[in-house]
This record gives sequence, C-alpha cells and structure tokens, in this order.
Amino acid sequence: MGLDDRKLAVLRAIVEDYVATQEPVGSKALVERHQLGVSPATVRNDMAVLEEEGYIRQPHTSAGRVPTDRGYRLFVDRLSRVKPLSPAERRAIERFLVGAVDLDDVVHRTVRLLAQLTRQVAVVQYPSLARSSVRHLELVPISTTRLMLVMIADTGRVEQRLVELPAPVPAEDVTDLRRLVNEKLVGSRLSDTPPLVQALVDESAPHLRGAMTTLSTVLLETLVERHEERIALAGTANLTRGGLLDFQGSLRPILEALEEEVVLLKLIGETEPSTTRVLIGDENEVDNLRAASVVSTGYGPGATIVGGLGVLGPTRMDYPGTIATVRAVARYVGELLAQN
Amino acid sequence: MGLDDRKLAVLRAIVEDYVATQEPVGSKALVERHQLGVSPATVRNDMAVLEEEGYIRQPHTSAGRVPTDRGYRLFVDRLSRVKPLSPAERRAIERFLVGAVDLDDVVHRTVRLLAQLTRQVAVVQYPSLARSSVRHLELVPISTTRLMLVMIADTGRVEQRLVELPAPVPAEDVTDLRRLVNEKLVGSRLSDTPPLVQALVDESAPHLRGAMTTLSTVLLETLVERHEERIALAGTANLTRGGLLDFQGSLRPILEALEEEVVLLKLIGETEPSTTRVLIGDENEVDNLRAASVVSTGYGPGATIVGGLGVLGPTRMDYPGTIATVRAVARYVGELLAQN
DNA sequence: GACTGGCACTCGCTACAGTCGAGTGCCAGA
DNA sequence: TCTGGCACTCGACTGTAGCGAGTGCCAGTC
Repeated sequence: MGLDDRKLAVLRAIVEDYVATQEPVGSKALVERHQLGVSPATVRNDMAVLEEEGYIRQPHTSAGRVPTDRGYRLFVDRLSRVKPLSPAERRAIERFLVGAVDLDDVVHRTVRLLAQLTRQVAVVQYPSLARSSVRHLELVPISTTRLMLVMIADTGRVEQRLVELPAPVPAEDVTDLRRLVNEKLVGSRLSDTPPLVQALVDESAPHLRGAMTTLSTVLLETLVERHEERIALAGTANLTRGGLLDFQGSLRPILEALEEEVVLLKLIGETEPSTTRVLIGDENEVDNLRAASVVSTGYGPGATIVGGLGVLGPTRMDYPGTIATVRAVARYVGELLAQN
Repeated sequence: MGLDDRKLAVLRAIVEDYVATQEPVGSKALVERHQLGVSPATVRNDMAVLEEEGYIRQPHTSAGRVPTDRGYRLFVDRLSRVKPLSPAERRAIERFLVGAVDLDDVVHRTVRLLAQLTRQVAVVQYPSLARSSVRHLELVPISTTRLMLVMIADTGRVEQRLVELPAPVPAEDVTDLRRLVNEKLVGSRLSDTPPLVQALVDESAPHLRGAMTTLSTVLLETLVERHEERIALAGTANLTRGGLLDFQGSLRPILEALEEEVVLLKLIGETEPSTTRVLIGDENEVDNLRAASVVSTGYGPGATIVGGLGVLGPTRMDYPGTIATVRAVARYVGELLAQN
C-alpha cells in the first residue's frame, strides 16, 4: 500500500501527460519530460506498483499507461496543484457577465461562458425555487374563467402558469384574491408555503373559496412539486473534440443523458455545502455517464446557495483548470446576483 | 433530359432502398425487390442516364448507386407517395398533447413528441412575438427604482424584463404607468407597436416622462428588436443513429449549428404560406448543415401561423414519413392553441 | 429501336504474413 | 534501492492475394 512520494509524482506526471497528449504514456517519455531524477527502469517499477494498486492500467501489453478513474481520483484529491486563472480568462469572465439585463440573460451568458472557457459541456441550474422566496404574485385575468398566475421570486426568477377556474370570477374578486395571496405569501420561502397556502383556502371568504382552492392547487403543483427546476445547457459540440476517443466512441449515451432534466439536476443540483464536487467516471450514478466526469459547484448571492452549475467532459480532462474555472465563474455569478 | 416513367421508377426504388438499408443499391438487388419488369442490364442503362443527369452517383467504381441531393429533391417533388400516419402514431400524438397545461408545456411536449416520432432532431419555435398581440402588460415594483415588466401575449407567451428606472417612482405613478401602457398597447400586434410606444412617451404627463422613456426603450428593445424568439430543441441523441455514416462522420458542425438560435430560426422560421418546406443537403444556406436535411412547417391556431416547427436529420431520411409526421403534429398543435 | 444475356473489368473489403518499434518485465550488478 | 541491459510482447503498418458485388459494353433477340 505504500505509495511514497516518488510514486505519487509518477502518477501525477502520468495524469498530466495523458491529459495533454491523449496518448498512453511510457516510462521513457516520462523521465524525459519531468524531472524525476531517476531512470526509466525505476519508473517502470513504480508503475508496476501503481498498476497493482489500480491507479493506472495498460490498454494492452506493450503500450504505455493510462490513469484509471481511481487514479484521477487520487490525483484530484491529493496531487493536483491549484491552477490560477489566466488574466485573459479573468477578463473574459468579466466582459461576458457585465451588461446582463435579466436573470435569463445572466444564466444564458453564464452557461455559454463556462462552455467556452472549459471547452466542455456546461450546465447551469436556474436559481432553485425551493431556495427562493416569493417577492410578488400577480393574477392577470385572461377571461372570466382563466387567470394567468405570475410569480416573481427574490432571485429574479419568474414563473407563470395558466389557472382554469371552476366558475367565472368577477374582476373585483380577482383583486381580492391577488391581495390575499400576496399578503400571505410574499416573503416566505417556497418550500415553506404548503401550510400557508392551505391556510389561505381555509380562511378565504365563501364566495372566493372555489377560486382559491384551484389557485392553491396550481400554486403547489407548479411551484413546489413539479417542474420547479429549470436548466440551461451549452457546448454540446465540445463533446466531439478528442475525436471519439473519449467516451469510448459513442456520444449516444451522453447526449441522451443531457436531454433528461432530472439527470442534469442530479449532476449539479447542489445539496451539500458550497464545496466543489468532482465526480469521476464510474463514481457517477447515472449509467450513461460512466465514461464522463462532472465538476460542479453551488452559486448564489453572498454565502447562500441558490443553484448549481458545472461542466461535463471526458474523464481525461484538465481537472485543476476546470475546477478553477468553475469556481471562478460561480463566484462572479454570485456577485452579480448579489447586486439585485 | 428524357426521364421516362421507368427511369423515375428506378430512381424512386433507389431512394427507397437506400433510405431503408443505408447501403449503395445495385441493379440486381433492385429488380429483385421491386417489380420493375425488366432485367438488371436495362436498369443499369437507366442508372447510367440518371447518373449523367446528376440524380445518383457511385461512391466508387464497382459499388451500387446512392441518390444525390438532386435525386432526393426530385424524389420529394415528384415521386414520393404520401404515407399516411399509422394509427399508433396518431394515438401517440393525441396522448402526448392532451393534458398540456401551459404554453411552455405544449412546446416542450411537442418537441419531444416530434423527436420521438421521427427519430430525429426536433425544433419548435415558440409563437413569434412579432405575430402576437399584447393581451396584458404588468408592472411589478421590485424597488423604488426597479420594475419588473411582464408581457402576456395572446398566444400565451409570457416575457419579462427588468427595468432600471432613472429615478425613484412612487407607487401611484406605477399604477398610472401600468394603466397607460395597457390602454395604448393591449390588443395591438407587437410588430406595430413602435409608433404607439413613441406616442406613449410624447403624451405622458411630465412627471411620468422619465420613467416612461426608459420603459419604452425596454419595451422596444426586448419585445421587438432583440431576442424576441425562443426555441425548444430535442432529440439530439438521434444524430448518433446511423453510426456516423450520416453526416460524413462528424457531428461537430451539426451540434454547433444547433447551438445557434439564429441558425435554428432561419431553419424553421416560417415566413412563407403554410406549406411544408423541405431543404435537402446543399440547398441549405447554413454551411454546417450541408450534410443534413430539414423538414419544417408553420403552425398556429386556425389558418394563421404563429411559429414554425420541424425536424433535422440526415439527407438520407424517410421524407414521406417525416413530412407526414411534421404536418400532423403541426396541425394538432394548432388545434391545441386554438382552444385558448 | 428497345431490351437482354453474357463477359471482362474494376475496386473495395478481408485475411494473412511480415516487419518495426515502443514499451514492458525481469535480472544481475553497482 | 536504483540502474543498465536484454529478451519479449503486441499493436500498428505494409504488401499481397483472393473474393465478390457491381459495373459498362456489346452482340444478339424480339
């Protein structure tokens, strides 16, 4: 089990070279490119140990070594040195995010920026409704039996939903409904609303009861239970870099996974504290993504976290660089949101 | 130039076989699978003529023939027989679209349905704002210098945008602003609003002038000039069917094109009457899509058209089937919208 | 004049053998 | 514990040969 410092250095060198060249790396090339201070033969012995421990493997006899998922894991946890962003990247982030007029705008710019900087697939979750509170609710009459419910959250998110009323409701009743729901719900977190909504129904005047019941159903259904989460995606074309060598030749499963919102949410939906999460290959719970790695983190104004963002790429990715970029972008987006 | 009936029948047979098998089709196989009533030798002569005219070509000497873009064009225009939807497909469409609660919901279901039925990449444009009229405008105060402008269109589309006011505006002024913009703009088409918006500014009371100017700028910018169009996409995983034979081995350009909203709009943004449009390979103006075909059509409630939808796939696609499906889905969506 | 059978020819595909070289594992010696 | 040396492995590449689908052409037939 003893992995002395040199063996770790060898592993690090293997990962770095393989990520850079995308080709199995041999002992000779290693000592040439890195100052290991020992001969190829020694490196070979170390490699044999690393292979035995499952950190690297040979695609076939008489080929160089390639890191395994486990090897990447060790690399990320203990070996990678933090890679500071280049000034150019820093500038790109600022330039990209300045001038966003809108939450939608912010999210779209962010996801494009991430994809561009990391040259991978980027995913950004809209601020989660569960972690937002209600800023305003608006009821717009469409017809006598139809309302458009518009909710504005403090995170800037706006959701709307059509409400079909069981019976015609006169305009002044709509005004009452609007006032009631706003009085009760504004300021409260969406995840805490169910009892409040129930109270609304119970307390409302008889002639409003019917409409309020429908309204509350829609409120709960749309905002709390169901597709409360939205997601933006960019950079799928980056999957084709590395000419089909990554992803064992088939983009199919990856593209399929990317079409499923649920899957994406599982990837970047941050529940833990605001650390950066790295999932490497097999560690991924989604079968279709066993050949991919995901780097994700939470973002939000100040210290609170309202959503997640991250990138997805081949296991053979530049982890230090990607991690740095994802973190930096998340921080900038947080600052941007804090200004609202 | 003389393409007699038999030569056309040969072309049709070639297209049908090639689409089905994805392999160059030879004269012998052709006479076996189709009742052409002549010998392979005769078919070969016909093929030579068809090749000379540019309708088919040989990938290499001693291979069968493959249709060219021009061949597909002729096939679509004159040779394809309408393929009625199967009852199963019909049921699928109905089942899929029933129960949509929302414009968003309708669009998402539609795009998934299209992708699933055609087994290709589906694109659905949200009802165009340019072809919608204003149903209601709402101004929600966020702070004293910030408003959220929410526009609801008669097509069900809802757009919102943050408005930064030049100076604080008291609540009663917001009420006035709201009343004014609604009085002037409700019911008018968005494409016709610029003069109306200008008039609003000119006519508004001095103390509202500043706020109204900003508001009008935002209105014009967001709703008329800029990203007024939205698009939904699904089925990118279908690009990987046909194992890289289609799209000459690289999905790259296709995926890149699909990331550009502008490109997608050009593809399906219907300006012409409500015919079904088929763009085959080279006919496509977008360079990245020279290896693909697009089948698109307009949709809308009744006879009016409010947006476009379509699918994108390899030039080697089942045109009759795809055309039928695209049309059917567009019709169903139109009916669905008409109910609102 | 249109169609057909026959025939020689083309050329991609597959299999197989041979060579090359990067890379390894192992071992004896420093 | 490290190193140099050596035999070995095996994928990548090259060249050759045979196969077969498919063609073009031509002379003959209806």
